[in-house]
Amino acid sequence: MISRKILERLIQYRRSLLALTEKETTNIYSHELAKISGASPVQVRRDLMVIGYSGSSVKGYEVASLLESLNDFLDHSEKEKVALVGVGYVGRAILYYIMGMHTNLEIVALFDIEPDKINRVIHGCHSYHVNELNKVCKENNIKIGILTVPKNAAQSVAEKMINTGINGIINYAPIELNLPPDIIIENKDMILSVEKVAWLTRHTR
Amino acid sequence: MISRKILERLIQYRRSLLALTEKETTNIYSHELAKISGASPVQVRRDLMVIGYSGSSVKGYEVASLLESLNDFLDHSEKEKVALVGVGYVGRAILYYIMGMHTNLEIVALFDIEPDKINRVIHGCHSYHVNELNKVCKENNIKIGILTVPKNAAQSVAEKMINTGINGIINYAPIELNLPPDIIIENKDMILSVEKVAWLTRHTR
DNA sequence: TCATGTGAAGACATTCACAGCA
DNA sequence: TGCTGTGAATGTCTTCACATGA
Repeated sequence: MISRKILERLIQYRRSLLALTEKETTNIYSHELAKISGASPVQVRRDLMVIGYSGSSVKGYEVASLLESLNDFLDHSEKEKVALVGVGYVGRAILYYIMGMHTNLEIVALFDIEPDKINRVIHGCHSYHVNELNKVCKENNIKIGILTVPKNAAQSVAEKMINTGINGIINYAPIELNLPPDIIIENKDMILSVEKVAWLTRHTR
Repeated sequence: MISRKILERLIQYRRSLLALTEKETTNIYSHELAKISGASPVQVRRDLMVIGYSGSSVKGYEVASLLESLNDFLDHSEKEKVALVGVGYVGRAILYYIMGMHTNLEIVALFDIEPDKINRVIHGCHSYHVNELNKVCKENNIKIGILTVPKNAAQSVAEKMINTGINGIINYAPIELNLPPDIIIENKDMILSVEKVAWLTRHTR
């Protein structure tokens, strides 16, 4: 099994390369890819070893074929269906980002409990009441959910999500979810990062 | 210097404990604090060693005094002034989160370039044109900036930010910023996390 | 007995340094 | 010469295991 860190970088490389194809760059050296991806050249080379891709010492890596290898490894052929629960600012932000980028992600349905946020179409995506979560997720075989509800609803909604068969949750609520260990959880605390950076700027140099 | 990981957990402990004070819990064991903070018991004990806090083997840690030690270490007495550049969904989400939580963060000013988003008061916070970034940040001695502008504006706005004296940036644009090494950068890519979780759910077990 | 504090080990990640290649 | 690929070294994080204490 590959580590989360390497996985993260591989996804980042893919994205960097995708941007390059528009500029018609055909070849790239490890130090260049490193620069635009926020990694070190050695990291790039080691990461590409992991997916079994080899470059040439003269021309570095071929953008097109490397991209293909990355797409293969990251299964970028099949669309990944995603449910988004909580149609607030964060939810909408993610929705718009995903719509505006080349990803294999597809937000299939939105959920909320506020009357004025359900049974609507937002950016091409239909919103349902949370009560329909189970039905819609099972029908569409959705395995990934993004949780952008208020803190005090997060735990119970998360439980509802995994009852539908969802086994990966991206959690934006600033609270630790208590779920079975086989569920993949990624916590994205928006405030904690700011506090962290604030501390670091005060205590660096 | 303390590591980012430990720092992150310390902030998390502080938050967990704060929630406990409302329930009038006075003592807590490392395994309990670990559970509600998403860490392991040993991590808790080691992290608290770092800040020089000691508990008792009978009653564990005293919530109140531990909280005090954490506040001390994390400088939670002084407010940290923050600028938020980009009044879109992400920006508003962060603004609302910060207003609704007990933090030492204070968003002092908002910036954008859209006419309908400037010279307004949003959730008690005034919004300015980005042209005023330098003036406002210097006047208020702002050192931290949250960057929530579209991808293609991110690099140039980030440069403007550091010219004002800001030396810590939380970047939500899905692009690697190219800034001097003494600037603290925290990248918060909202899409990458989803791609990562999607891959992990497909390849786990 | 049960929890803390911590040396030591283990696991993981990054970087160094250089062989090999065109 | 300047790059890739990689063994070895280093650094960092986590966990183990247990002495200590009430």
